Amino acid sequence: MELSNFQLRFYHFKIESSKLGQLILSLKIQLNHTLIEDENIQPIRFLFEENLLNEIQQVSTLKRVAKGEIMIDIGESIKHIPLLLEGAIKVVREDESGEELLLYFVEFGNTCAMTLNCCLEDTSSEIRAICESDTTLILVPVVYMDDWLSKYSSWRNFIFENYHNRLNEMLKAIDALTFLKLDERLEKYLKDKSNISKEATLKVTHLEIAMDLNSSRVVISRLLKKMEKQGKISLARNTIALYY
Amino acid sequence: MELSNFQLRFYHFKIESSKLGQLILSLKIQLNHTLIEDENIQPIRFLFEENLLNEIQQVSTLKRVAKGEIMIDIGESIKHIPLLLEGAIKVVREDESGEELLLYFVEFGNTCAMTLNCCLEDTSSEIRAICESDTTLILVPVVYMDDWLSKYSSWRNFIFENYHNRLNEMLKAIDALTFLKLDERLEKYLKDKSNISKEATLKVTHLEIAMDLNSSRVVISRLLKKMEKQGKISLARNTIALYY
DNA sequence: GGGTTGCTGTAACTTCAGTTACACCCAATT
DNA sequence: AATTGGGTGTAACTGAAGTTACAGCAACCC
Repeated sequence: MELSNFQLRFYHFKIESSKLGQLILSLKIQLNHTLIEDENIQPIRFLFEENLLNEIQQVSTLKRVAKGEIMIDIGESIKHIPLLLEGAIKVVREDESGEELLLYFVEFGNTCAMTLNCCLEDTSSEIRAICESDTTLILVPVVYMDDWLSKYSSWRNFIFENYHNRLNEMLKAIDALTFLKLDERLEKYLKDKSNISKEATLKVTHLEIAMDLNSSRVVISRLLKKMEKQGKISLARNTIALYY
Repeated sequence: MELSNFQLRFYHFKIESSKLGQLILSLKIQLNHTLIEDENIQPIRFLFEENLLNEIQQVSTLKRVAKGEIMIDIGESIKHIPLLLEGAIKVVREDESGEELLLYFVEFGNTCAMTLNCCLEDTSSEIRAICESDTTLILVPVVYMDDWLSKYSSWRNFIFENYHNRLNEMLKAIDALTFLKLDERLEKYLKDKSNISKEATLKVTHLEIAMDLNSSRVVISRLLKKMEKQGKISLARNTIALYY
């Protein structure tokens, strides 16, 4: 049997299609990766001891991700511990029917404990991580995790600090869901978002807010209008300005 | 100046009153404590390596707590890591105005990661832990935590496993709050409670349920009646029987 | 210019859950 | 036996939030 060039390629592709997921994943990880320069490591010097910093620099890669990109999606498996140098990451939960809820933001010097979970247990991600702003991070291969835990107390502290922070963020999320009404949650959301971006004027649509709060656009528009009438904010297309 | 015996005692007490909190706390910890026998450690043999089991046995104390007792309350500081041998613990969150919400249950072979948090960071408890049934637990003084983390990989696994479980429980709690209606949450609550107690018939009042779900008694009674009409449960005073 | 698309504002309606009020029942106590 | 208190059942009302529907407007593309 003879095959044309195109057919051959297609045939080959078909054989490999079972590995397609892995391929895409590894491509995704390779993409935008560079080695870590001394200057990259500077901002997190205060977190770790010298030896550990050297190890990190040797085994990890640097990655830049643009605002709005999905870093990790639900169901993906994770082989690297992300260490945030610059920017912010939004962590979102989704149910089967596609409804979303913002869980928390991850900021400078932190990692995502939900991700740590996946690394250690080798299960797939329960959450979606989206870049809230342009982001730079260090990716540490998960194999070093356990070794460093026994070797470096600064690493232990870092990991536990992060678990601690994440549990507290989750607790805050539960508090908000349980004890706050939607208008209060909305105010909190706007303040949080403004703190993260360090801007008093947010570039965001009502629909985006509704999705983060697992509400509907109409309801959010209604509440925002009420807040505007109360003089708390001012509204324009794609824009919300906060008055403190 | 001369003081009567009584006055002397009272005077002494006054001087010491600043330490009253500590005193009460340490009394509380001492209460019901006994040394750990070999048989006590048996059920958790599978969790830790031999050397660690020996250390645990030497430095820890055994405690029994009766059903309904509050083990840890909000604002208390914690100096011991609890390790559950028997029974179950209910972990509850409360806001300023006294409204409650059940977060999750802790079962055999686990510890409470929220408590770990407090130990490590030396902050006061964010949650209340109530015994769901008669409970036996081992109390490990928190000072050993860090040492064991570097020495024993089984301890590391145990701690991370627990953080993992707690984060997942919190995630489940958030899912329920966000994506389920009250009737679904109620059904889930009854099933969970039945699983924990291993009984198909629950001894519980509507008011208790309402508090755990941060709802009101009337609403819960309404929904339970609906479930009874649907043939899912049967109701009697202080009693709910589940049909599977 | 005309058409399309996405963002916002508003009205009318529905539904779920919380609130108030009251009646009844059971069990324990006096 | 009478009283008390906690637990349960029900009705009527209220309010918060979700839904549907539609209109106006800005930005962009042919």
